[in-house]
Amino acid sequence: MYLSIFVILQKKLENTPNKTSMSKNLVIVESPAKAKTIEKFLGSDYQVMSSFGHIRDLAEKGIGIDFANNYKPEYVVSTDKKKVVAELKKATKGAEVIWLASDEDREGEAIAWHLYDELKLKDDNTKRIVFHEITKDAILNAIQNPRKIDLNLVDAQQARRLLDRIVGFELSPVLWRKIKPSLSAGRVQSVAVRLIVEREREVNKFEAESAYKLSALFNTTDINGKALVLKAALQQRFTEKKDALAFLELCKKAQFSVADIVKKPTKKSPAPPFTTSTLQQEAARKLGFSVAQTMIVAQRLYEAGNITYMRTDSVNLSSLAIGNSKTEIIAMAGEKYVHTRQFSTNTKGAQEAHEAIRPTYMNVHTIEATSQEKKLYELIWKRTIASQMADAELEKTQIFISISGSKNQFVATGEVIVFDGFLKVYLESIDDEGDTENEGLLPVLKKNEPLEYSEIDAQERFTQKPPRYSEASLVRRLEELGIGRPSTYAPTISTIQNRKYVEKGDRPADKRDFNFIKLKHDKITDTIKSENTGAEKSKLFPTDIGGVVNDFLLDYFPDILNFNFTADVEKEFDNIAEGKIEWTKAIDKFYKKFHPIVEDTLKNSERQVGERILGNDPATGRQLSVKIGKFGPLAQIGTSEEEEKPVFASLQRNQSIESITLEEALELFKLPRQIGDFEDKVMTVAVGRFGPYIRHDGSFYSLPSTDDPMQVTNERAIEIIETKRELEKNRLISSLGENNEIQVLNGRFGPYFTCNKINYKIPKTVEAASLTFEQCQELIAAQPDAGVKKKGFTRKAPSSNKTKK
DNA sequence: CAGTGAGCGAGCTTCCGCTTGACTT
Repeated sequence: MYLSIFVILQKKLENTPNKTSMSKNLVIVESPAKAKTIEKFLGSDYQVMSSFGHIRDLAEKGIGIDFANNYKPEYVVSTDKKKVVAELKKATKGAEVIWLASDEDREGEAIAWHLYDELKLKDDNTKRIVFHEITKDAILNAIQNPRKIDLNLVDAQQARRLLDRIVGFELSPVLWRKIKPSLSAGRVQSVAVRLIVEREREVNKFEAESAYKLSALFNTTDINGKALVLKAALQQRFTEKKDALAFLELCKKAQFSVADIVKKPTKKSPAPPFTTSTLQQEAARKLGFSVAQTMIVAQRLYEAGNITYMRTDSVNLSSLAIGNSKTEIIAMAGEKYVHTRQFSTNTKGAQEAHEAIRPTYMNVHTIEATSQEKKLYELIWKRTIASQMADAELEKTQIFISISGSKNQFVATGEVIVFDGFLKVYLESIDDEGDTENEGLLPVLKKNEPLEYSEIDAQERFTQKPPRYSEASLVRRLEELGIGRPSTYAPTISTIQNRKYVEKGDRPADKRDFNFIKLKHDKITDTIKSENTGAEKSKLFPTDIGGVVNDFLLDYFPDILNFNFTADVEKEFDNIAEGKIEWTKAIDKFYKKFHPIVEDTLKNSERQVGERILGNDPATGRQLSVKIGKFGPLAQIGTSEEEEKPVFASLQRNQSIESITLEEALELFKLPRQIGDFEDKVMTVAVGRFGPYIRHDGSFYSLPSTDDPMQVTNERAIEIIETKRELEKNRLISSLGENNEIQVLNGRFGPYFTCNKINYKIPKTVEAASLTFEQCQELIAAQPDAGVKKKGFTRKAPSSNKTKK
């Protein structure tokens, strides 16, 4: 028996303190991991518990606001917080002093106030404290300097909360009525969708322009007399081919010489330590993580005590962290590599309740964990260390090469690192790297030295279309606009995908021809080459629904969709926080303007289907149009007004009502298509809900994505049918148990077994064919989670208890 | 799994921002 059962040791983050006697002091923080750390600093007189974030929120049923009663909010303890609140309440009974230690920002202040209110705390023994770093000094210092709850700041949070509720819960029903049920709109998500829709249209509208780029290779020698090729580019580009040709003609007879050599020292400085958003971007670029994946891995690192809190907008490091970084850098590279810095945040609306994301202990360079955790940890370690290291010093050299008979010059550029500084450890990646060239060392040359070309070419280059957003670059853009918070970037991206406004996907490269003209040995050759260009991987594309919802909202609610809306209301929230205006007045001002537009839109706007008329069907002369139907985008020949019923066809997955052409739409009506007989039964190709398929004798056979349903031949269809039959035949490996209750099968991801309709994994170390009934039983016992749907990084699922069957 | 393209129509859907789990047949 080689089976070993892995027991997953789950980290217990529960709230019940392991003390028998009540402590005199009760400290409440937001996060259980934080509570654990702080408890160690404070000694036995203090019991530290966690609120697990907000404990109450506006009622979920209805809008949760009493409009008739000066916007009185109806707060309800969230179902998943009932237990936490009960435990906290019990703990407050025995405590002499209650310390509310939630974060020092708008949301944290509100958490403190909700606790105060819900736990019915008393003014005389409740103290509000804050600290920015989890160190003994910072915490003891906080205890020495308690204050009262800042009610103005709480009011600013209430205004934020109600505004979001009003916008979300009044706009969404408009969409249900005018477009489709279950859709949603909100201050953050709708702007995110807008960014993606507008970028897609820019891409579709984009027309590449070309110009001729000239580059030359010159024969030179290095210091030791060894042959070395010098690569240089012409400063000017030619838009016309004839000009490029004329220039090469001129080069044939020209004399080249070194006109000037310019050396310039330059510097590179390290990037600041990670915030949530920059961590998401770098993990995507360097490790290929999705935004949600980064957050899940970071959460585990945080819970294990490896890193500081992972939801932060601050680039600030504690003095302790800076000091420890310095020690590490000296040990690793020496004193001259140290350059400590305190970075400051310039992000709009940043609240800086935490430190930057950094390793808890700078002397831990790497950790033993899963490979993902290890990689992310090392990334964080390097970025933090590098941020406290010296600038890199570079020397940039440009060699200008004159051409007799022309005012133009070739320029060779080289860059050498004089002192590597922080580059020893870390270099930030950039998105969408263009053509980088002429790096590295240049030969030693003298001014006026003649040069001889070995070849010169003129290559047609095209301007690049704007890049589509990736998850991470969308987060960066939202952060720039001050929209959303570190805790919501990942959920927002999930929401707009769950609503089917946006899809993550790939696009293959297009093949493009370009002119390539070469001058060598005084001979000019003119050829056409081709390149692959514009491939996209894991980018965000708007769906038709996304486009229609966006256009509708933009039409009727331009203020909400405005990129500055959040920034503007934030100013208002700041005024509330400073006590300059009452929060209900601010909400009233907004509501009085907003609500009538909602009413008006409900009454006066048309139902939105995104209809586009493409032209007429040449066969019948009837109108051909595309629109969004109940089951997604469709093409339709004829209209419902005509006596003859319209004919419908669904659009393919990669087609969109915005860009489909008349010709492409006409193709759709050629399916279903009979392609011949097999075993005396007819074979039909069609496209269904799950993509293209072949139907034969009552069975369905999916078409691989490499096959075009319009092109599939009789022979190819038979091949597809036979491959599937073969697979089916080999699917069953063995049947186990007296009544065959367990079946070992070959699946898409390798062998697995199924029992009572639940599928179970088979460890890689076990030969599937030799599995016994008993072994399977053990595996079932070891996989209690099998069959349970894995939860992604999404917003709370619609409360399923209410609609219990 | 793979047709559909409509309104006798119940009752439902939805926001953003804090934080981590998960009652048992």
